[in-house]
Amino acid sequence: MTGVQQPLEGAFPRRDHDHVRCVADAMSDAVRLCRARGARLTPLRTRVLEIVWQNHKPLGAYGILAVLATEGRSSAPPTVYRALEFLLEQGLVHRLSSLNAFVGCSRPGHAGAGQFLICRTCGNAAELNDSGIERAIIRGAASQDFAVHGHTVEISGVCPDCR
Amino acid sequence: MTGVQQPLEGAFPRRDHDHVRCVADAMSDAVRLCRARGARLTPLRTRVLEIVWQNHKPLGAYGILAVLATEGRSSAPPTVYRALEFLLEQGLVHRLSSLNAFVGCSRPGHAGAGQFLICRTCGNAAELNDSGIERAIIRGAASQDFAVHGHTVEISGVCPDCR
DNA sequence: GGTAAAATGTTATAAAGTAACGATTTGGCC
DNA sequence: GGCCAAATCGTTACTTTATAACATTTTACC
Repeated sequence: MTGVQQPLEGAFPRRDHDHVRCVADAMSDAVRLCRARGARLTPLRTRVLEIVWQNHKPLGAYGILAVLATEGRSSAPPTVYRALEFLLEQGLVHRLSSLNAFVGCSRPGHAGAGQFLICRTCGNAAELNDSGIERAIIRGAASQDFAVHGHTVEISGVCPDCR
Repeated sequence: MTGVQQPLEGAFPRRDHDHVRCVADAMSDAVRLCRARGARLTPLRTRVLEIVWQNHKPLGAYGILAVLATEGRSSAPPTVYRALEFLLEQGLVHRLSSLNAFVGCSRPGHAGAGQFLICRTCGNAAELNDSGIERAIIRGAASQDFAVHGHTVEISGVCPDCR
């Protein structure tokens, strides 16, 4: 019943996956989602989202800033943090608090949710949306009479490609 | 089988619990554990551990520093961070990365483990050692062929007293 | 095309964490 | 006791991460 979840969708990004397509899909999802919500995906926000998606390694705000700086955009920390705030609200990126860094969201629109697998060798991160983990958390919390609003689950280890 | 876990031990700290005893127990556990390991629980480290245990609200390194400052100890950030590093290694405190703060460990000696319930109303945090959650995480990771080394689980919500 | 709201630019600063090195204390050994 | 090496702690300076406050520009809408 809770055997294999997300047969492909949630899989750890392989070294040889089609990343161009990966980004393109994420961007078109973002456009569609923002259009549907009437949220304004401006050029700056679009660019920040692209930068976050450049690879699957969580990227710090100052790393994003450094990329923007090479592109002639005059920018300072608030520029990036504001764009990230928007993207977080829209569920287009996630913040990994164990790394102080950001990754693209593989299931756009679901702000705050998800669990993350972080490879300590290659640095890549993958999002898991495992209902078994969700349920275990809700259940564990309930056993303490605690009402769950949200959770941060960041799992460190070694990814398939790095084993 | 995975019904109620830690009937009392892991329970969220109640407003009316005997906190003096709570701290005293934690301190004597720490002394015992360090003695057994030959680890040096110095006066400074002892004091930092006490400060972290002053209540069940996660406390930032600079908060600890502020307390030390009122006590005449000349101190700077490294003083606190080094003491915390020792306490983390010994499994006497935990770091909550979603808060950049530290809490006492309710099961001394188990460094790195555990899940945390954090009340968004009163700010208290409780440690859970739920084998169901552990298993769900290992299983979810395994489904992606990912080898787990450690995890950060921080659950935000409302505690029993605050409901 | 004028206006209010949203987004972005800019400056300054807060908060969290670490590097490097010197001084002091501690535990073991003679 | 007295000496030495290692561990601990003090101190200064700095890096990284994040936000406050306010000016300017852009956008949507009438």
